[in-house]
Amino acid sequence: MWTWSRTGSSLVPTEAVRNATGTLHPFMSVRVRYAPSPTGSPHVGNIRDALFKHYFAKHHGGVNILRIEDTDRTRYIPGVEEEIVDSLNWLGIEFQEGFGVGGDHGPYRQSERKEAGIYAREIQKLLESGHAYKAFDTSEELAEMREFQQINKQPIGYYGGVWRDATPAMVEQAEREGKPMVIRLRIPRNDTIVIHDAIRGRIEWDSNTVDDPVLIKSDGMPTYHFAAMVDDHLMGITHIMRGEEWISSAPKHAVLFDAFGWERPVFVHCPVINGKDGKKLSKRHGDTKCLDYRAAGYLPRALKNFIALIGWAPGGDRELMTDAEIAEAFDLDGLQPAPGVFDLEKLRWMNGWYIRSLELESLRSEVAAFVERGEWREYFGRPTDDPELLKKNQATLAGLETLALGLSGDREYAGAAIALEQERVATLADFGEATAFFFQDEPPMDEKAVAKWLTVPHARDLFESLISFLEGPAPSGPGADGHDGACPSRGVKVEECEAFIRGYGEKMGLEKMGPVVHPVRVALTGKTVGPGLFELMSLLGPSRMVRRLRRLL
RNA sequence: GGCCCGGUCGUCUAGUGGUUAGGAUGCCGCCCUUUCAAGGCGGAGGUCGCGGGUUCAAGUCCCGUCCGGGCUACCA
Repeated sequence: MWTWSRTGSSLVPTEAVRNATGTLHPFMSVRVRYAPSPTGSPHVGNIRDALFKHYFAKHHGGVNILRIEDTDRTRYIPGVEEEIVDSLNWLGIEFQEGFGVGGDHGPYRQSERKEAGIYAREIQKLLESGHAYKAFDTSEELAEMREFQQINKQPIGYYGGVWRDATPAMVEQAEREGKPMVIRLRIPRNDTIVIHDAIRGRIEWDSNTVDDPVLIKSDGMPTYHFAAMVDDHLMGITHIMRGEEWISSAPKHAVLFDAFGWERPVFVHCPVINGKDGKKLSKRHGDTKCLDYRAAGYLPRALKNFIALIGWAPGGDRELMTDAEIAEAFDLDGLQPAPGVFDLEKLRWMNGWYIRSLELESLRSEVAAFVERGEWREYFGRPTDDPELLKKNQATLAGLETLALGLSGDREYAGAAIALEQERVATLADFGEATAFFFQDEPPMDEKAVAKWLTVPHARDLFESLISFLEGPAPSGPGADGHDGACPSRGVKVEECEAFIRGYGEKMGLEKMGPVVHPVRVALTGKTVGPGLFELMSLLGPSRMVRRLRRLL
């Protein structure tokens, strides 16, 4: 049966409706909220939370709300709000309402809501109905209580010391004495508290194992328990989606909704993302900050696609999906109960796939934007204890500096170099090292490569022939890309390079071109790996090639 | 200690009583090829945490157990 109740300015379905499947009546608009607290830059776990809500709201044509939960003054870090917005914008996570967007349920920052008297007004209702009570315990008393419970192997927590059942006279006296005071929620005793989680189904607690949570702190600020639930109700939130670490607080929140006489939203406790060791994601597991992935050269669409697939699956074999496809497929039934592990290797593969799928023009602008943003300087320049990683980072850094220089010079040439390496990179940062040789007058030579291919008997003759071919009459005018720094009038086409190499091989009576191709590649690039030789030669152009060949003679 | 959640290849996962337990990544091999990639093909990798049931039949249902994780703040 579909019945409705009006709460605030939003329609909320009744308990019976929501408990059944966690799905909503088609007329009911989904409203979810992403509510970070500005205590640190968003990490991948936070952002995954935001992403799920983004897709869920999008799937149902609902509303995603951004709310800042800054009720903990001691942990507030200035500037983090900007990083939150930056992260969200980078990934293209949209909000139809909230902080920085506006809407009818503001303000959307909890400290401002506190100033507006919202929590004071709401707590008054609970005090009057007897669902909340004032407690004057000192922190020393509370510590003592816990110690006692510990020793006596009792459940630890505030189950109502003297204050839960204090007489009005006691309370009055404590207030007169100006004792520090908190307001706690009165959890009913000898009862069973049941919630219906959309992923796990029914979860129940003996109410005697649920302690009385603080609702208002002694500094007058609301706790998360209070502020988040009050705001969720006032903002008409239909689904409380959050990490599974909140399950143990859920009975408190359920009781709070009941105490107000409010309809309970659907609880959706999403699986979290863990590190390789199965523990909460932390610095030990590598990069946790969302924006680190931008600095490291990952594409937002790859990160989104990858992260969406941890803890959620569309069913079947689909993996590579566009944003629209994910939104289309995203629903509660695809959510997994078990936590997932962040696998960087798979992210790298997926990022490479998205880089390869980029049109040439977007590829060039993505790389240029990445290089110009310059976040990689700080990222790859970070100190590390791992000597191998340090070496890798330094190489990446050097390559990127070279690319940056190249990009600031002949942009078209740089763009062509980037295009030639598209298939060989996993991240945007990889383009630095991959394309460096295009911009270096004398690219560093790999020792092994030199030992193997520059010592062949025909090397000298090969290079001399190449030089005379390049300095000889132009077979066809400007090269493939019309570029040749020193001799703008003369380039070489890809086919001409191929013809020369093959011709030389045939002269030697070779079947396979390896003995010709490899020495030339090493001479020109210093490496044994890279793009197709003929393409690379054409791009380099005669004068660059001649210069590089001459130094070897 | 108490309460709660979880458990399918290393990792992400498909799977809702009958499948040779499928896909992806990573790893190995082959093909393609001027190298490296990419791509194509193939392989190794799972006693579905374990033990009991229920059933003709269990990864799928029930019970127990083990292991892992979370919470146990005037933090979120």
